[in-house]
Amino acid sequence: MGIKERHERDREAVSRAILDAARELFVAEGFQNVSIRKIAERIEYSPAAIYGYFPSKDDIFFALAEEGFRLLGDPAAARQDPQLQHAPPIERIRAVFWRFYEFSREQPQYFALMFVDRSVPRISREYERFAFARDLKQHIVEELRACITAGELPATLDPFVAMRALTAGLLGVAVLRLSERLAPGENSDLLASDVLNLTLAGLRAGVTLQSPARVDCPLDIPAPIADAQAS
Amino acid sequence: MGIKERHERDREAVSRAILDAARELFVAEGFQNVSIRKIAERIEYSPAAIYGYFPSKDDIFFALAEEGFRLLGDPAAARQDPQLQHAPPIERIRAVFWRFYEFSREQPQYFALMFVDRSVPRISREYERFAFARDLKQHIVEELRACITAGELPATLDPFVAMRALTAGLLGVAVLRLSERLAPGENSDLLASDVLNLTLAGLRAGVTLQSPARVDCPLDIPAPIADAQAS
DNA sequence: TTAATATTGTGAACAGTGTTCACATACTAA
DNA sequence: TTAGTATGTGAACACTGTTCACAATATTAA
Repeated sequence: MGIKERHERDREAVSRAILDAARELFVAEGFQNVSIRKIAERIEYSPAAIYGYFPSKDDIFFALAEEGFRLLGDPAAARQDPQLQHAPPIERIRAVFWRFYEFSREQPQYFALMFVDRSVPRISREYERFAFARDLKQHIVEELRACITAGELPATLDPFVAMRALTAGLLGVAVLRLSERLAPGENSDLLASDVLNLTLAGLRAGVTLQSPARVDCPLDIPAPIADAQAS
Repeated sequence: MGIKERHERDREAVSRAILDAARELFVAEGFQNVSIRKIAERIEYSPAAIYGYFPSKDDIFFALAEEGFRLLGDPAAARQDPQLQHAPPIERIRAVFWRFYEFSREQPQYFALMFVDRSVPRISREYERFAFARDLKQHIVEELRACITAGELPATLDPFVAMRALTAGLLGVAVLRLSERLAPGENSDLLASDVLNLTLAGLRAGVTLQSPARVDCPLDIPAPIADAQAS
């Protein structure tokens, strides 16, 4: 009965080769500029063969996005081991969001497709289905809750809103950098650090926030926003 | 000698028709999904005719981006007239950045191509050449300087860094909304308001920032970031 | 061992893309 | 009337993502 297993291994190997080739080509030339024919050529298969493994070019993208969340999540978990284990909760929050920004530098392609891109519609639609994305969000909210109970952030603060605010700030810096909207002299690392400190200071200041707490991960799928489809 | 002028008017009219058709199609179907053939069909010209007015599809995009800055800038200037004229400087800052966020809702396509998109390489490269972008930045820095002299923001604050921090925060919220990364129950308007208040509170708190002040709009063109080309 | 049966990869093609170019047509200036 | 100059066109080039009938191969059943 080893034949079936060998078959599965072979399929897995070809599938892996497609993903590796696609990732390397995406990183080197960008998603839009990589054709199925180029991927096929690199793995020395015919273009049609790829459709035996992935239903469309978007699904290759999709599989890579899942890998991206794995890449972002794993080192974040590994980072809990060293001295940061017993660091004050606020420092762990700082580390988590700094890691988020660093990831946008180290893996700009993964970052773009995970958090910015709208060019692959299905990713936007099924975003909440990414288990890794949910887990990451949940983890950060827990850490923020720890900050509140430790007295490092005001008790009136909604940890979910705090998470979103920090995400928005660093996402903004990452987008400014990735879309090359910063002037030549500007240092995005310093800006990211400033935004992180600034937002944390704002959170500590105890400003009255409007965003209501929300139950995480509802079951109903949202309707697509009609006017938000461009470029 | 009215013939030459009529010629110019005719050219202008066709050029306008191309831009109008392109804008409407981009808004309705997205830049990627709009072909030169579709634009040509709508204005009842041959696809090749368009190349007599714009050297490439990217340049149509480019022309629309310039219009976008005009759209964003003009109402901001007009808003200075009413009661906001004599409002405290900090309220004018709030209005400017709220307008920035509102623009991302009202004109998601323009916003995306102006501040997010990397799919049209030349825009990133020539970004600093947009006079409107420069003027807008300059205007905001001046308003922030007014806040500092009015004592509403600490004197130690670099207005340029403050501008970037506010931009990053609201850009982040806009991207979260536009890329549909928010869960169904979340209200991006409230989040934007929170981020705005939070960042202003952070700025008031007088956190020591690292980003150095920089001379605006240097003359040398930056080298393209090699690894930042995707999707 | 032989015959029937899935798997799997292929070449060719379809419908679409951005772009180019020789050519015809229409208008202007001499 | 003629020469010259814009300007729009049809056809084509080199691509794209995707589909499909077909062939080759490997597995199973007789």
